[in-house]
Order: sequence, then C-alpha cells, then structure tokens
Amino acid sequence: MNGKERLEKTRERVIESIAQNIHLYGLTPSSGRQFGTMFFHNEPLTLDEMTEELGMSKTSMSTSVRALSDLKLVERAWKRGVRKDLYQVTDDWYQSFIDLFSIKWRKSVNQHSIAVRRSLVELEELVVDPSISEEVKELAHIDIEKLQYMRDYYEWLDRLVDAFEDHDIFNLVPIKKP
Amino acid sequence: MNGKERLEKTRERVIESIAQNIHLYGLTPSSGRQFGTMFFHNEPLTLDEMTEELGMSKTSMSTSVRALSDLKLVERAWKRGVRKDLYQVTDDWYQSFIDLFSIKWRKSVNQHSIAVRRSLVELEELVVDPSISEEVKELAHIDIEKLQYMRDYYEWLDRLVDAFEDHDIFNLVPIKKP
DNA sequence: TAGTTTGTACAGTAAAAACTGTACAAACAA
DNA sequence: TTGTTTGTACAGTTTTTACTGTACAAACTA
Repeated sequence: MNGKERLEKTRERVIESIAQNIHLYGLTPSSGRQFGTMFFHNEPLTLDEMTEELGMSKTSMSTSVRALSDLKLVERAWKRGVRKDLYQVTDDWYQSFIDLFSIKWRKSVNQHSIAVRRSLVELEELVVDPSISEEVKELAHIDIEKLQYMRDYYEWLDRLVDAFEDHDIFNLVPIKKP
Repeated sequence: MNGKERLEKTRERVIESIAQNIHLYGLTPSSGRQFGTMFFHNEPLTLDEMTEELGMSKTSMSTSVRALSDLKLVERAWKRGVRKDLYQVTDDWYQSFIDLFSIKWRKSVNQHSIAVRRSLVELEELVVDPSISEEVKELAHIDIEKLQYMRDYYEWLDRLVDAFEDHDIFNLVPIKKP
C-alpha cells in the first residue's frame, strides 16, 4: 500500500464513523459521508464536485447539503471567479453542537410546551365546570399534576438550551486549550 | 362534548405532541404514542393492554416497548397476582434526558474516538516513514491537525456526558422546586 | 436580446424501515 | 407429566424514506 492509499484509508475510516453516528443529528449516513468528505477536502466544494466525489446524483447532493446547512454543520463559502455555490464544513464544532439544541431541541420544546399549556388550560376549566361529574374531575386533577410536571421539565430544557447558547456550558465543562 | 371526551382530547393533544417530537430520542412516532398512552394510564400496562389501546399488533408493542426500555423511558413494574409483564413510564424525566446521553451519545463518542485515534496513529507512522513522499506527508500533517481537533471535541463531549451523569448540570441549570 | 449555466421542484423508482401474523420456546399451572 | 399462557424471532407485507432523472426557473454571459 502506497502513501496516498494509506492516507485515504485513514480518511475513509473516520468518514464512515461520522456516517454511522450522525443519526444523533437526525441525518442520514449519506449526509454524514458528504460532511466527512467536505471535512477532509481542503477547499470548499461545489455540488458538482460532491457528485463526482460521492458518486451520487446532483439532486441528492443539493437536498442533503441543505439538511447540513439547516443544522449549520456546513456553510456557504465564496471564492472569487467561481460562479457555482461553494460549501465548506463549519469550523467550530462546539458551536455546531450548541446549534443542534438551538435549532432542533428548542423547536420541539416550544411545540410541546404549547400543547401542554393548552391542555392545562382546558383541564383547569374542566375542574371548575359544574356540569362535570366528580369522577371525571378526579381524573382531571391527576392529569393536571402530570402536565405541570411536564411543563416544568420543558421549562428546564428551555433553560438548558439557554445555557448552551450563552456558552455558560463552557464554564461547567471547559474546552481545553491546545 | 361531555367531560370524559374533553379529558380525552387534552390527552390526545399531548400524546400527539410527544409522538411528533420523540424523534430526538431516535424513536418512531408510534413509540411516542405508546409512551404517551402509558404516561396517562394511571396503572402499569401489559403488552395485551397496549395492543388494545393502540390498535397495533402485539409484536409491534413488544419491539417498541423494548426500544423505550433501552432508553430507560419506561421500566418494568410488578404487581402481585399478575403474571404478564407490566410496564410503566419512568417518573424522573430529568434522569431520562441524562440517560439519552449516557446511552446513545456516549456510545457514539466512544466509537468515533476509537476511529479517530486509530487513524491518528496510522498518520503519525506515515509522517515518519522514509518511503513516503513529502507531498503526501504534507497532506498527512493537515489531516493530523484536523483529527486532533476532532479528538479534543469528542473528549469534551465525553466530559459533558460525565457532567450530566454526575448531575453537575443541575448546578448550572437548577431544577426549580415546586 | 438569446444562449448558457446552475440549483432545485417534482414525479417516479429503489431501498429501508415499520408493522403484521405465524410459529415457537420459556415459564407457569394442574 | 401435559396443557396453557406469554413474549419474541422470523418471514412476509406495507409504508415510508432516500435517491434518481427530467424539466425548468433564475442568474449569469455575450
């Protein structure tokens, strides 16, 4: 095995490892391979170059580079004289981790909080409604407690995402300087 | 709409919200619905009861309750006189959040760290190998720097999971007492 | 202006994942 | 022991997701 091949092998191992773990970001192995390829490529890449490198259709490259961009794992790059869109891997991975929570978790927390609060309001109305039987009211009281627990938990998650965004997390778990 | 129906509606809203957000845990909406159903059910449930409640096959209930158990979102329960397996939702959701990292993220971090370290070793060998061209060595040096960055990042993630497991995260983001 | 190039929408296809029903091993009952 | 009950492995099916190729709008070029 020559030097070039040995180098390539070390890259392939890491790229495949990224591909197999990127499901934590809700992305497919293909997107992971694309990300890994861009990571080791020392210049920004065009969609056509990705098509070439990965042997997949340009349409696929377009959709999955968008998925990577949405999570801010890759970003647009500019290079004078190049008309095609260029993409490169975001260089701050700690920030990318935080972005995952800012984008995906925050959205879920918000959606879920709304549902919980809406149901809580309806249950509070129900327990003071004179037309409702005691039996149902008792069940409603149990549900209210459960929903209050959920609401508090999601409020905690919200504060956790704040702590990530504000970089307070780095006080608790410091980044070691090289 | 009578009381029972109004109560049911508030539950359904929350269950559907769980179903739509549980992908963050790498689970399917069906598993989320199962989890939600168990959450509002005030007694532990058997597989047959879940089949009944959710209108799905017992096989599906078995596999998805296992997925929920693997992430410690549900746990076995015991009730004297009942021979069937009983399951209930884990009551500490903060701990469930931590378990997600202990189980899924820790595993990914380990796998990935191994791949990165292995490749780093091979690249270090490569750059001191006299039979390798200078051109390739230069590329190898660039890759070594990239892999060192990855290694440091994954080491940070590992410490982050530690901070979750040790509950240090609650110092940074406290749980508000009721 | 017309002629290219580039990225993506959309419809169709291929691949993967979720789900079902059968069949059976393990645990329990009599 | 034999007869039930219970959970799950496995094969087959359905549904969903990923991927491709075509077709076209927008942006650029001359």
